[in-house]
Amino acid sequence: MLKIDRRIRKSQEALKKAVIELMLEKDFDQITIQDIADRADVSRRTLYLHYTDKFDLLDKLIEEHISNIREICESSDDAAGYTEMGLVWFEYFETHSMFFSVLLGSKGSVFFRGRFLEFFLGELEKDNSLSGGSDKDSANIRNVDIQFLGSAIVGVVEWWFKNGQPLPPDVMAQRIGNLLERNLEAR
Amino acid sequence: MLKIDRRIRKSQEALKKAVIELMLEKDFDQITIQDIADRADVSRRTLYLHYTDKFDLLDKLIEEHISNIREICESSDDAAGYTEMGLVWFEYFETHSMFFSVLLGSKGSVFFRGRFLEFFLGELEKDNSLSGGSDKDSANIRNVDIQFLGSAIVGVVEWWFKNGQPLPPDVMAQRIGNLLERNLEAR
DNA sequence: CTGATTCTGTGCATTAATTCACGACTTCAA
DNA sequence: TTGAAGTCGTGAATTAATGCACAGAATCAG
Repeated sequence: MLKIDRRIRKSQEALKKAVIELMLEKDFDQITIQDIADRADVSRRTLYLHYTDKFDLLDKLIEEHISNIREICESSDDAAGYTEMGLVWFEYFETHSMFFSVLLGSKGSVFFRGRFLEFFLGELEKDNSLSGGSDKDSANIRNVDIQFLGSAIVGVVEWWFKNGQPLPPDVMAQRIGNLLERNLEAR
Repeated sequence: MLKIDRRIRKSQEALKKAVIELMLEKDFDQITIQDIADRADVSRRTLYLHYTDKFDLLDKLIEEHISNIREICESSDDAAGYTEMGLVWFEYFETHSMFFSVLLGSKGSVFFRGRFLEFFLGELEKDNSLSGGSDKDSANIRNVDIQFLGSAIVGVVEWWFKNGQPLPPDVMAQRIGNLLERNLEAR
């Protein structure tokens, strides 16, 4: 854990917060660099010290969240069931609900949705409950299953945010846990 | 209106916010420079760039508020009645209620209370309804009246904050306005 | 009292952020 | 089509903030 300069952390956090807030108000295309800098209360020049453009800023923000979720998964990996795993997911989603609401709800969300799905596919890859044979056909069948479950999870998360998080994280985790167990262990 | 460097404004605002927050939690004596810097998320060194010590920080914060109120008074001075004047006061108090709650509520408030009273005495000095003669006796009588009304106002504001602002600003302004009119014009 | 610990105020070298200015590019209305 | 206004990305000089280290003062427990 290397120590990061306070100023860098504050500038980046302000910029990340700013872009999310602005995406809540208007389309990503409509947001200018100046908008972001103003909202972050930071010089326009400072943004360029950290990011090449607004796309880079959004990319890095997305990668950071994906990376956080991955770390959370790995740290709470000790023989945790699917329900427990789902709980840490949904708790993370809730903590950063502004980010996920914006990026799963708005029009420009296509890129993030893909990145999000990709993450879950990677997690499912690791799951040994889904180990088919090593021949070509059974490998593809395994891929079908992975795509099936990954899309299902992403779809549920999207639904959750688009409907204003109508159920608490623990209930969501319980239900997702049940659904995953049914599909992963009964084979 | 000279432009102040963004970094200076942010550092000072963070430090001022921090010291108020901390005074809500513990006695001013118990607060260390490190506490303030940590809460403000700023280097300890930065505090010394702007203030000589924590007392200086608190002093400047107090002076700033007094100065703000004075400016507000002057700008809305155009033939405004006592009720109108009281309204801008109480609206300001409400906007900065954390500051006033802390500094009129805590033990270490003695200094601020004095400074606050001093301000109102100055405002009352300006009031021509309170113009006695120029001889020694009537000047002293005038001072009695000023002390009387100044203490009354401060007392009411103290009461308002110690009781969690039980009445809205406009009601407070109305009542204070009535009381001042009764005492200032009926002579 | 005494030793340990924390807090304070400061010097110093380094790094980040800011302001300002500039030319190129885009947008959009006249 | 042209001109005005806004945006972008960058260079350069300046200023503010940081991290670190240190010595002296204050605080506190044994």
